[in-house]
Amino acid sequence: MDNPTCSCFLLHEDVVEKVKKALPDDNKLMDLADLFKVFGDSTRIKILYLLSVEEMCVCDIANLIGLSQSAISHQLRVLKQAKLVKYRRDGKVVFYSLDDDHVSSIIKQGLEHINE
Amino acid sequence: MDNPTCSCFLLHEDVVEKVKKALPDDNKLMDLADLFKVFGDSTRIKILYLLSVEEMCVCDIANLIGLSQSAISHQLRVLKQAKLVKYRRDGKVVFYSLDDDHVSSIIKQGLEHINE
DNA sequence: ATTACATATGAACAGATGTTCATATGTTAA
DNA sequence: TTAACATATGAACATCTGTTCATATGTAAT
Repeated sequence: MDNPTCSCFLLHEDVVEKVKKALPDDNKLMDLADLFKVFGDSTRIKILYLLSVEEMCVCDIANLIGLSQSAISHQLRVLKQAKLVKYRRDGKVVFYSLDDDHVSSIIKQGLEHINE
Repeated sequence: MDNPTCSCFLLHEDVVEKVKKALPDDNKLMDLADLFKVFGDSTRIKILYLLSVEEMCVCDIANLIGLSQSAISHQLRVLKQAKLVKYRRDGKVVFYSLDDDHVSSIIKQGLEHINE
């Protein structure tokens, strides 16, 4: 057997070969999963949705969502690292906004799937 | 203060009111997060990508990805529950395929974001 | 400088998640 | 019916994740 972790035999070698060729390399798929992981939390999805309407500061986001400033800040950090949001500072206040057109578009596709 | 979990004050009430109106209700956003949660795992993303090329049986998927038959079966269950894949039985073998056009389209959008 | 406030960050803890292992179910062939 | 095999499922376990709490940083005003 090829793989010790797999308890079954290869059934359709031709299909597997064909699909294997069409598959992006592992790292790319890991990155892709990591991207969607960021979308896969209700707090972050809310933040992204809010920001698709208008830029907002941390404080207002926290109030609107009903979580602590700290929790929101932590999540904004995740969103920032994923390059989904950007920010600008205005005095003491930091305003966040979407960094990418894909964000709205991905959310939209997701909603279409939900609404079926 | 409105919310005991928020340690900061409302800064821009007008913006918050506007955004609050534009926001879908909580349940919908939860569902949306749950949907993306399904995409947010490398094993499941791989499975979805495989199936976007061609329908495959559990055994071949397990061999191709290099995980146990059990692990793949568990994940296919998750994908099934999210209505992202469907299956047909042919004798002992069960073939899975994508259930929805949105799947490929969401993955495509994600990849575009990655490739920037 | 000191105070006030908006935001960021580290540690810790509880709950969620993915894999494995063992085993059950379903189908075919002998 | 029995054996063989493809798939499904439940329990257990280790890891990952999101929130809170406490505190640090950054900025403006007094």
